[in-house]
Amino acid sequence: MTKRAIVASRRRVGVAPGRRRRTYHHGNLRRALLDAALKLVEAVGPKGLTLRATARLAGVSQAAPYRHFASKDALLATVAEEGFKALTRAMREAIGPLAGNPTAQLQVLGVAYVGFATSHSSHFRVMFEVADREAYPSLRAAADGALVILKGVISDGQKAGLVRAGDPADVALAAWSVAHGLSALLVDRQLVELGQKSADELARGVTQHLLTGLATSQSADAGSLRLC
Amino acid sequence: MTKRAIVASRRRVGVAPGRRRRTYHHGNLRRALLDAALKLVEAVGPKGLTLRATARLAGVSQAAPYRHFASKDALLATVAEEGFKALTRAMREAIGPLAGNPTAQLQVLGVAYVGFATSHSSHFRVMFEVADREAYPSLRAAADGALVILKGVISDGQKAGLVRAGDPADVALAAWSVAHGLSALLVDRQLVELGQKSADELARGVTQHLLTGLATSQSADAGSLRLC
DNA sequence: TGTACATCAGTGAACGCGCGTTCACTGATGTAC
DNA sequence: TGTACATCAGTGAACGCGCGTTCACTGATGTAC
Repeated sequence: MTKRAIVASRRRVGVAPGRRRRTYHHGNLRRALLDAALKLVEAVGPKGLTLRATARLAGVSQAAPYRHFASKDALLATVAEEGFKALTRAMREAIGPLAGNPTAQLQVLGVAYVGFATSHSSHFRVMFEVADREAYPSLRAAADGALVILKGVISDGQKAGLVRAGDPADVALAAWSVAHGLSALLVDRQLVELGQKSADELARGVTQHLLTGLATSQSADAGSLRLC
Repeated sequence: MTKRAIVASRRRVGVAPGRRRRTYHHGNLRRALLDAALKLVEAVGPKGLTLRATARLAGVSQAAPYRHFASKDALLATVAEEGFKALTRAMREAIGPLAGNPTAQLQVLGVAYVGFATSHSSHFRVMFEVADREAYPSLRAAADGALVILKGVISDGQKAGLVRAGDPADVALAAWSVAHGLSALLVDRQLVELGQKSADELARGVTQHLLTGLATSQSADAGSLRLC
């Protein structure tokens, strides 16, 4: 292939028209691929995502991603890991202002979880669809981060006598189930008939019901109801 | 191709060895394809399922399924529909013996839901992954069936003063979220660390927490705790 | 400051593969007479 | 009861396609001297 032909072909393939790269190197292709993957999941779902389409959307050749990710699975695992880190951050930020009030913290955690799921639905869907989490230790660690926060708040609540006693893991499972269930139903669009309410309102209502169940009689009338 | 060659080739392709069909016609290929699809989902997940593999597992040629299903999606929609019908049946059977006791009914509904999800995980996964439910009206109807039962029990509970007042749909959403969340977490194997408990135990514990939240003070001490 | 050169981050082409679906066909079945 | 024939439910081959991944390559970058 002549030099002329190569240049012409590059022009043909191009990047997004009008945004042709000025340099041969991309600059931050790793980041661009992750973003492209998220956009694709949004458009066609996790099972419709292909590595070739991701490269295409990022404006590079189909082989380019292999400079940054060992395989398609590795790309997805990275997306999932970033998702868990963002979720953990969101949860941490939600409970920050409420230090010392575990009951309120528990509710905002639920709301934060559902909020993350609906506003980052591509992340959320990938997070729970990575085939083999054990193959990616840093993903595994990131996923644990969120659970650690939840368990901490619950055990704080128990120490303060505001949350039912019992294995924190059991109580955490109940809390996690509500938040995860509502999130999954919303993200999978199973709830079209409840359309008029915002995800936030739904989350507040649903977690409220659970919280009342988790509260001790001491806190039931005071703490848990304050937020609504 | 000569007749001899055709016969030889058919013998080569065969059905499962030793189980070669006696007749040219299968008998109940539709059923066999649905069962094969479930087995495949069990083995490789919904996104790994292919129509060709389904046909292979059922022992017929790759074109045969088209005598019974218009497309791969139609096959999956039928699997999902059967799943929703089985779930509805399980829910109906669970609440039957407890007629007149809506609080207990609410709990067994949650346990039945989680039980269905874990013991029919292939069905469950397909049920919530069919791309366009609206394209299959009978699937849509089957999916509504389960929700109708749940709403009925809730409104019974409200009439009897045993469940918090409010839009039954809101309360149903809370109940559905817990059951669905726990189911999704179990089916996606997010709960390896809680391994020693059975799905049943988990379901009872988790729904119990929610129920206490949904109960009125009238029922809180009596009805809802009786089952555990 | 200039330059040789190692390394990095892309490229286009190719590999082999399995997929969903369609087609013309044929063996099996059941029904009207 | 026997038979002609329409219909049903399979078959094997083929179509076109896009996929994940590998390869030898080359332009760009940065660093040692």
